[in-house]
Amino acid sequence: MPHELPKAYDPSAIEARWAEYWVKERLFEVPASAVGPGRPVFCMQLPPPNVTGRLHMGHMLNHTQMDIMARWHRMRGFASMWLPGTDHAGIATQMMVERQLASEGKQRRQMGREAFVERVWEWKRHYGGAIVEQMKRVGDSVDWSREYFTMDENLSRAVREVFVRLYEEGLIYRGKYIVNWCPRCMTAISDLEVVHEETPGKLYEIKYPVIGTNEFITVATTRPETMLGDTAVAVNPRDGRYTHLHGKRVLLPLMEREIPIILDELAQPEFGTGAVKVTPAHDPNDFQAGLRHNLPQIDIMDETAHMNQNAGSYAGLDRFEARERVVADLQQRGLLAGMKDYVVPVGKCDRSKDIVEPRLSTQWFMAMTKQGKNGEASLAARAREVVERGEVRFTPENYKTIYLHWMENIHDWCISRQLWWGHRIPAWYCGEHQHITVAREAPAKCATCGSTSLTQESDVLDTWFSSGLLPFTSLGWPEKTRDQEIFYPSTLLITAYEILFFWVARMIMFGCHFMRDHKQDRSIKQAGGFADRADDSVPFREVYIHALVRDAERQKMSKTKGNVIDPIEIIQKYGTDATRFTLAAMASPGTDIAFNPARTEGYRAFANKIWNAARFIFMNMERAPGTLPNGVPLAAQALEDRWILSRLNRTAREVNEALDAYRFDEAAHRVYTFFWGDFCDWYIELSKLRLNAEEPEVVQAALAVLTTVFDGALRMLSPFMPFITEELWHALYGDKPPLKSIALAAFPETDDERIDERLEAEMSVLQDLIVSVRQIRHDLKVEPKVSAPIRVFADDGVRRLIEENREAVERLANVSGITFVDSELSKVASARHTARFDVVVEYEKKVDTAAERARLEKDLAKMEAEQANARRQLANEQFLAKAPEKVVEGLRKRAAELEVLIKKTREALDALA
RNA sequence: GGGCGGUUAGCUCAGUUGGUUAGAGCGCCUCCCUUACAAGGAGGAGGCCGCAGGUUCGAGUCCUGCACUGCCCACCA
Repeated sequence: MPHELPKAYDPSAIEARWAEYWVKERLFEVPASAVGPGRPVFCMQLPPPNVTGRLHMGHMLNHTQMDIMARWHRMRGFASMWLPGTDHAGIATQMMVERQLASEGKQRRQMGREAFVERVWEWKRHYGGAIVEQMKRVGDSVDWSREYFTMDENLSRAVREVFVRLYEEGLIYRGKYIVNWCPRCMTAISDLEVVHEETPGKLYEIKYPVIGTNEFITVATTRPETMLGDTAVAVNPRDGRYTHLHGKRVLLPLMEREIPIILDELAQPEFGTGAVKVTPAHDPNDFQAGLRHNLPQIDIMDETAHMNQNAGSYAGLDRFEARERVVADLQQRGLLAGMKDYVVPVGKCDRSKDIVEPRLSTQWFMAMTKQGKNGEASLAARAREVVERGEVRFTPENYKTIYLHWMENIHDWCISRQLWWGHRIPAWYCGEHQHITVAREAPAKCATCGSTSLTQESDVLDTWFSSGLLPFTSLGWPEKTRDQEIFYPSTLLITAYEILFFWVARMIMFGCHFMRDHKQDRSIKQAGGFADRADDSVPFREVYIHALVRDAERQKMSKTKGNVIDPIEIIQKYGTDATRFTLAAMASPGTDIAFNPARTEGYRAFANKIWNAARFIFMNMERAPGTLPNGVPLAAQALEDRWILSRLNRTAREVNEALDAYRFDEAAHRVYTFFWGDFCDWYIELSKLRLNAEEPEVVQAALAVLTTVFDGALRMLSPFMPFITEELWHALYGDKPPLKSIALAAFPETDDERIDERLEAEMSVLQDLIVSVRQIRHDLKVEPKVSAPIRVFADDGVRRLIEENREAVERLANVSGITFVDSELSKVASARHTARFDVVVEYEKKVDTAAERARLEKDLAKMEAEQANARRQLANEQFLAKAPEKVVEGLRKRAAELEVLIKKTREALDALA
């Protein structure tokens, strides 16, 4: 027996309890042994959140979509494995702990590396679980038994394995190049971590005196302070203006250093004066030019972007102070030829927002476009090819182009970071010669010279290096495990566009490389099939890129703008289910989500609607003890029973189709309109007729269908709203449910036999009649408490239908008796006519003639316009010849309908006069 | 500099391969506390589908141009 429910639904009263229950009962764990030929597999990798993270709206959307997918597949009989973990997030975590230290007046350098790293671990143990707890709270149905942390010992070992192998294959190398340097984070960062911004600045023109002449050569720069490190001036060999200066030297102002004029394509004649200063240690293009001409590289800055001894009298100045001083000094010497406003593209560090300094430094790189030793395709080429071939598919499709374009223009990846928190690079240098030994574990002696005095590389790896490996390292790699045979490649990855290159692209590169000989166990069916995809090295078959969640004004959420919406607050206010439903319903592909809490409020109302439907059903179950939703026979049910079953099956089919196409919005919309519209507005209202009957068997029969449909509706809603459906499903079975959780129950089957087009058409005639009567009553201002008789004209079929459902019409339209007449009712004021029936409400009150006339005239105008259009088309031979039969037939039918309706409307207008 | 997307009701968005009457939620107006639900019920108003051309029997949907708008990528001074 269901228990008594409070009148209003209070999510906070039930959610935490179920969240805990799901974890405690280990309902979503999928050991390899639970998978077999009879149990198809669906698998997803969670984009691991940073351990420092807190759940934000982006996560909430991502997790909602993944959870819907995981739960939907699970309920359809798949071994649905969603693999969770957290990321150690190198810079983010290190900075967070450093801030904490600063508040204690401590610094990491004073502590030393070992103590600092220990301190970070301590932090991780204390606070690192916050986001995991949040995931549990929002009901993510992940397999917690498989939870990883990217710095777990086994994952760290896998990282070293990968590094050593790639190094041995020549795909990882160490070298001195210009890298993106963040002076605030004091580490190199990758191209991807640099955000480009166009900033108003100045273009300075500086005169360099040409030695042995009275001439000056003028160069243009946006960064005058770097001139202190110039080692040449370049002009284009084709540039006639400078032919006479070929081979000459200039005296670098302020530094009074002689530097050559070189001929190089670096200088473009069209730009500025056509001459360009060359600073090999501070600009990537100049660096390349420097190599071509064997120029010295003079590094004038330290790691904090302050000038060093190489900058002469400017040493010690910050780079921007130095700029001002250099410009002032040049001006004083009369060497500043010009200074104009200029839009400068500056690169900023993604994390610290400090301006990135191109800096010459020795770093570790991963080769993206280099072929293997035996001529194998490069990492980038393989990663491109599998996407081109459709082995990995993107939704929305346009991300394929974006991905390919990026892959085609990729540069080598700087993977070393000057941090302490992270996977330390497994390379050792010998004290004597600085030979490099790369090894899985600390070597005893130098591989080259045998020296035993070894120091490990102090740099750690870019965080994305280890997360790029997760698709296989989280499944036990480098050991060959059963897990890999079953779950690699995973079925689907749902993630944000933001990390398409950071993470998705890298996973594809690593996967295709390290899993190239992998074979998935094809005796186990995979969700989606993928029979056409033969390549099992890819990390996943499908990638769904979700939208960006913005605020209600479509602004990107950011801490600085202060417009961040905290999902936890929304959840506390409206409940998790309503929050999830909002995000699902708004997730239409290709558009960002403007998150508006007003929408969530609406879905809280929806949850309340479900709750109250349950209260109604439970109340009636108490009158017929022992009733359980045991399914109902197909035949021998009332019209509305067969109708609602048809609608349920149709809706289940539509939801399946929508989710198959990742149309979360469509799916959510379908279940919403089914539950609120079909089930509550119509079916429950109709069922009251029989529920109020005297005969127990009538009540029983009605209740059987009602509970069965409700049970199905709950199961269909469950992936979207797991909490309320769990609560009500348990209650429906008197807290003795057939399974531990609705999450383990079956998603409603799509039974085409129960989809009955004719029945639905008949029902819609009844619905039309009921709505028409309600309209008339409203127009006539009939008191709501007064029921009034109606007169109906209809053909025999419709008439019989109405007669058979007389009570339904009477109840839902507040009618006190139906009289059938044998002639059209068009001449009666206030009558409504449709193609299937005319109806009049008998009521003594006067019709508002003016309003009625206005309404009829408006209808008439609209119909006449439509009729004119239909006639024109039907008279057009081209149309008749070329349009499909279905369309022509439909238009003919409509035209006939219009003719009748227009005639009736005209007569009604005449009658009014 | 390259690329991608958006423009449909007051607001936020749907609208499948072109096909008969362009939809939803919120908001708005009218009526109703009818014993599941006022977080509710019933009824209603509201749209030259950004602009201009073109293709087609037929265009919100395809093509071209324009306008506005957003995003991403980019080692050129």
